[in-house]
Amino acid sequence: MPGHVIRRLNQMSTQVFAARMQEAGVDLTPVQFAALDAIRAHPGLDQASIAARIAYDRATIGGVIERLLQKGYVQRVVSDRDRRARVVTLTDAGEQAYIMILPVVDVLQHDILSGLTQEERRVFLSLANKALDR
Amino acid sequence: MPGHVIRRLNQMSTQVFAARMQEAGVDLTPVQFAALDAIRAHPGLDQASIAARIAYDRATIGGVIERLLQKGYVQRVVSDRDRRARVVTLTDAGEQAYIMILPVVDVLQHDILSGLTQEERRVFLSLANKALDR
DNA sequence: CACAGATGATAACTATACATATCAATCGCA
DNA sequence: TGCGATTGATATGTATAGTTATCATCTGTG
Repeated sequence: MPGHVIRRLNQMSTQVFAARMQEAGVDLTPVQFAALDAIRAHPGLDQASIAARIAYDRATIGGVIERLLQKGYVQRVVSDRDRRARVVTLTDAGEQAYIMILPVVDVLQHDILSGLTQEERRVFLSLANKALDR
Repeated sequence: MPGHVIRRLNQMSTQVFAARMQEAGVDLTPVQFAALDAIRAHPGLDQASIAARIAYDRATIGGVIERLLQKGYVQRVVSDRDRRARVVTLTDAGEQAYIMILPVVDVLQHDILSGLTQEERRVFLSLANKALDR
């Protein structure tokens, strides 16, 4: 059952992420890191654009950014061009946290598929991406 | 990034499930169906055993079964052998709903990986299962 | 330029998902 | 057999994840 297998992969992936972050003494969830990464790559993006970029719901991202804000990792300012929009950028603390965590995340991303060989991992990711193109 | 790809697959899988259930006029989430399936296959199992069988947290399953109870699909009775445990079984309505939904779920499970060929799907599931064995 | 419709954000609500704490009941071992 | 450890379930709290409704603001068309 594809759905069940995918759910369990996601569950495992989330747990690996949480465990490694805890070991590293960092309080960040997978979604929070994805958002941090997107904000860093595209500073000054509004929340809706960040959500679209990492394939999340706008309403969900609102809460995620709220928590990043509380941790002091990002700033949220009303946009000059559109007063409905809130423009988000990394703070110095956010930048430092990102730099510190990045190597941990890189290792962890590899370890999620540690049951597979290099070649199998490549095939798996290739097929997963193909399935997602739908 | 494996974690991100897996998350998006899960997201897609969940959305396909929700859409098909809605089309079929049924109010069941993926987790609720998984629980219904497990309860049907193993009638009289307690909640903790159900949770273990489909790889969920005990606390989560409590809520899931609570919702199945409200929909009239399952019954929950205190066990004869262990008064801490609640034994769960399908009601007639639950059995009928299961029979009705099963073909829809079968089609849907196939469609989740509709971007892949038969052979690719086989390889993908094989690799996913191998990764999960870890 | 007015205004209908679109868009950004938030709020409220439902449903996972898991950790932790608590309570009740059972079990195992000394 | 007594009691500490374990186990089943629930409650509480946090974090996603998405829907729908609402409000503020913007934009395009007439």
